[in-house]
Amino acid sequence: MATTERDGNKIARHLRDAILRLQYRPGQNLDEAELSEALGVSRTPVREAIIQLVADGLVVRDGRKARVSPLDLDDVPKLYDALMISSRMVQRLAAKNRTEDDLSSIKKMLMRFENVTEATSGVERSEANLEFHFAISRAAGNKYFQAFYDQVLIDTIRLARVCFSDQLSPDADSVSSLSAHLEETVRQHRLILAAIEDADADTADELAVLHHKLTTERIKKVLFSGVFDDKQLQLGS
Amino acid sequence: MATTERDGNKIARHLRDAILRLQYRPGQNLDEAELSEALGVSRTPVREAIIQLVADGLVVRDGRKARVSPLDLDDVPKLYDALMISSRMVQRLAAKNRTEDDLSSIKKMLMRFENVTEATSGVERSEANLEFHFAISRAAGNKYFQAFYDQVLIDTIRLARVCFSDQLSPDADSVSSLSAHLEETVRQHRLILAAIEDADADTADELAVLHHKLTTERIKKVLFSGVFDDKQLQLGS
DNA sequence: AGTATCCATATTGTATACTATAAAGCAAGC
DNA sequence: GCTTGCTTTATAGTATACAATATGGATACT
Repeated sequence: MATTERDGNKIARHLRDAILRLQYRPGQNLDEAELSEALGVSRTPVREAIIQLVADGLVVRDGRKARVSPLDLDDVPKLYDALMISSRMVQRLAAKNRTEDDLSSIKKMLMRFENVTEATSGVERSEANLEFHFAISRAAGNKYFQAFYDQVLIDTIRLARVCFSDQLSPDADSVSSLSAHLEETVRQHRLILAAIEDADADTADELAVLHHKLTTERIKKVLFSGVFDDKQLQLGS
Repeated sequence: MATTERDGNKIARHLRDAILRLQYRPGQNLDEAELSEALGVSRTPVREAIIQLVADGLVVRDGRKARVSPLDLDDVPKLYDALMISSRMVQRLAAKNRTEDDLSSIKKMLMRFENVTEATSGVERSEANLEFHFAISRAAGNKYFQAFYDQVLIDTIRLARVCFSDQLSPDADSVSSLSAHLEETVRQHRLILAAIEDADADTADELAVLHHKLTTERIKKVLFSGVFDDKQLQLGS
């Protein structure tokens, strides 16, 4: 898991980041020799990094070859099912089990997210967002739920990035909708932190449902916002 | 995960099995050179296998060294929390999503378990039991829940084996209690299969709760069955 | 005598050379 | 002309040699 082993080795971390940032696109073939040359190391550490990433689910083996794991459209509903359950469980547990250290870690990540909200790239924003939720995941204090949730979070972010990177040049409309979205995200993050701080598991649970809804609605909006609206064209008559 | 990648490489599978069978005890140091000699290969594949197992959670890194991951007593309640949730979710999903292939796979594993119920070693029995639940896990058709559940199942089995291997020579009483336990296990397995076959998610869910109870009660019985009972000794008077 | 530092050694991490295997292309036969 | 099998080539898998680092023991100094 991304957070279980706070990197371990440099090269695996680099590859993981590159994959999460879509610098290596889903489905792309990973050539060991090529990577080792690009990163200035021999094939051995590259191989070992790839093995780790396979276990993390970011890379799949396809015969002998290794490819960045594709985001299968069939898996999207399954991902959101898993997000719903895992986020509810983790936020519930976090409310019950969080230590003072956990709280300060969550607060720190919340502030970091708020600070990068304006004027930074989408990648930085989603990275900070991810760290906020990772912090909550750790606070749950249960490695099984943590591994589950972290995996789901990672794929959620990857999916989101694929969706948003495909809207080539965001128009004024989507920019304004983005700022509304970010405002609501920040608001919910604060409520989640408060619930966890108050050890209010039921509220933390309910907020997970709301946050899930926010996430999925946002994705839906992007996926179904074609350039044609209903009125502009009349086909076939 | 154990089931995600139907082994991948021989050496990792061997190590995984050995760890699950407690041939390598939790906490034991894993020396690369020693293992490579024992298995008749060079260090490279051994290293790669170890990396996989670290990702699977069966091995932990401790500085540079690799050790079979210890079963921390603090984690036991967390494990059973995770088992409760994951088994309920997976059996629910399996009832909804199972294909005909899934059903026949589950049936096959159920029969295999029933066939090894008598007259075989505990290791074989728990292996067959594990495969039955893995089959259900696959039937759920959601890789996130599957990975979650598989991980929990693996640690459940490891924990059970540690507990049962520590009762040196089972007496007549625990043998008869074992056969009663196995009978109930078989009965519940049949009911679970039936619920999944009938696409009855609610029943599958309830049966998961019952099965969880059966598992934890069994462990409790072993852990708290000291050789002294209440009446035999009177201390301090 | 106890502690600290340094050196020796054991073990992991990395590089490279070599081997095996799978995929692609070409040729031959059907 | 298409299919099938063989050969070639590229790439993954393995072995081994080498480098770096951590650990334990011994010696010297306080």
